[in-house]
Amino acid sequence: MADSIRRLPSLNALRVFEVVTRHLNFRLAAEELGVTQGAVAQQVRGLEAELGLKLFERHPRTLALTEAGRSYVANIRRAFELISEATEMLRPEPQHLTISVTPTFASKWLIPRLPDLTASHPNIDLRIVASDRIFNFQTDAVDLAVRYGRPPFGPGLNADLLFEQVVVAVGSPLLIEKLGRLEEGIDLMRYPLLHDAHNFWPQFLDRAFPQGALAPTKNIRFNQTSLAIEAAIAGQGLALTSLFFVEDDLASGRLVRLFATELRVGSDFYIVSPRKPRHAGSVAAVRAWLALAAGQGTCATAPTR
Amino acid sequence: MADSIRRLPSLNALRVFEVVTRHLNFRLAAEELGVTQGAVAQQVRGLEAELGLKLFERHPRTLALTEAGRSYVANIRRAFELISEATEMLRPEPQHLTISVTPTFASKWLIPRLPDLTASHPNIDLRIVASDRIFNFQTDAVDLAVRYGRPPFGPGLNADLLFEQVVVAVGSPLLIEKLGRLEEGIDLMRYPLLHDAHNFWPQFLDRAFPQGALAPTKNIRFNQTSLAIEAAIAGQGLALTSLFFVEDDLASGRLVRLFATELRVGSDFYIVSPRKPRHAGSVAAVRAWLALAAGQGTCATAPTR
DNA sequence: TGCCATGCGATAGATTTTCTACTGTAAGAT
DNA sequence: ATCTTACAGTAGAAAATCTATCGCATGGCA
Repeated sequence: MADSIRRLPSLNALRVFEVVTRHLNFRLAAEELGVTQGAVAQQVRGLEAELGLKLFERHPRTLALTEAGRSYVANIRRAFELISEATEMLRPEPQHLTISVTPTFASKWLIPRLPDLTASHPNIDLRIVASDRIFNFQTDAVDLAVRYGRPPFGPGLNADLLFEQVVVAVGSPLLIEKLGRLEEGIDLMRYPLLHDAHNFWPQFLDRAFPQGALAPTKNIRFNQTSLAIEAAIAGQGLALTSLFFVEDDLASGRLVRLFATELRVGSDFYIVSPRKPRHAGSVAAVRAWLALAAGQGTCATAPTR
Repeated sequence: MADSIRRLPSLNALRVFEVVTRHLNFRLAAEELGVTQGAVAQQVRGLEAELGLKLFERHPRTLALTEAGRSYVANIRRAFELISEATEMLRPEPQHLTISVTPTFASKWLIPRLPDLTASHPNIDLRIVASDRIFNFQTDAVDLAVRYGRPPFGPGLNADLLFEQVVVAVGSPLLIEKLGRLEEGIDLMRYPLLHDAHNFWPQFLDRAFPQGALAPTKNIRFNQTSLAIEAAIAGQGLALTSLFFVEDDLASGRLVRLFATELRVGSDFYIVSPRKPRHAGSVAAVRAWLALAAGQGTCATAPTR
């Protein structure tokens, strides 16, 4: 048995062979497989050499199966069908998972990365609830949440740090070019400030300009951080936001940081889920995906009591 | 169908998985597969990630199959058995090949290397005819011969030089230590000479001692060179033989060369086979093996007419 | 309790396999 | 004669696989 298994030909070549027998044309087989004709020719040639016999007769503009190739592929096809069917039987039914997040987290971080999440977990049907309201795991049927704050988040809940909130000031490079660089507190008078519900500006400015800064003359207020960020990108003013939410915008140059100043206020973003989740598999999978996508690999576990 | 086939998991990982299920131990599976434990762990981990489920429970010092893994491997094993059996059915029947050689070539060169030949060509059933008689390719059903002589060997035959005969004198280091070194022709009187059917000694001594050597007082005669070689190894005297036949004995120290003198008599060893062999594949394969094993890689072709 | 053995996890780098882009050849079609 | 189709073959690039090593957890033994 072990000997029998060990003498398997190249399985990759067998796979190519089976596809070619259906098309009797290397170019079409290559298209199905998503490789070049040369790669297909190479694999078939290698298999013929390995087996020591010809599987195809090469005719001008077409291929014909040899008798050996014909009898062989019947069994090879059956084997691959077995594998395919066995693999299909492993796939569980689509699992549902409801995830509650803040609107800013949804729009600035999760949704841009959603294709990766759905590709990684095609069998998980996601429902994303993006609201400032705190949803209840039991009554609102939420399986997983990304919460802003500090642990503990409630009894019977696990909370792992997703990312630390580091508040920074950002603005559009076009706006800075138009209104000039910010070097001193007085320069702030030239800029509108974009406010969200956090109201971190006073504390931030105290830190950025310890010797004092003049209060800006123009302020625009939003109820969500993501709206302030979009306005900053549109050149409407300067916004304060968590560094994590604007990594993409900073990388692409839509936004630049104004100061090196960073503000930490002791509240961060956590992955929160019940100790005994209804859908343990998908919850664990999405937790892991979140952690990985946030760049941490392993979550620091904060026990909640 | 095409979609079904295209969604195959990594076939290499499946192969590793199947082996691990038989051992429930990565190290033992690695041994069977001829790779490291790390490679096995990597493949299994990749498969579990690809399938999105655990195939094994890891316990200290052992593995257990999950229920999913158990049901999966039954089908996977069947698929691989299908492939293996289909591949076996492709292999032609063992091919027969009769090779005619001299007894000395058989015993001093071919038989020590036989394991390598059979391992390289497990589907060739060898019949080795070792005799001083010249066998006929047609009437004696010989497919291949290693002949001593010079071309041409007959009509309708191909002959390629296998190795040149370089006659040297050899003896056992123990005998030399006992009877003293040979510096002059007179020293020969102390040694018995071992003779074979070639009777090269007179010519060899003329070349080794142009000023003359005294005839030894003791001579032992054999009808085959290999017997003379064995007697030399046993310390019965000095033998003349082709350098090619005693390479192994010289390397191991069972024999040493007495003089730097070498005699070439214009007859060498050739691979000889019919132009139209009955078993062209196996004849070509063994010819190639002989040439490679003799260290030439490519044979110098001597046309026979 | 300390030490050793066993056995999987993980990773950076090495090696092998697979693939690509390209050229060549042969045949068919116009 | 020219163009199209289709496989053959190859050098080099890219991807997959493997290796050697270290780490961690557990069990066994003196």
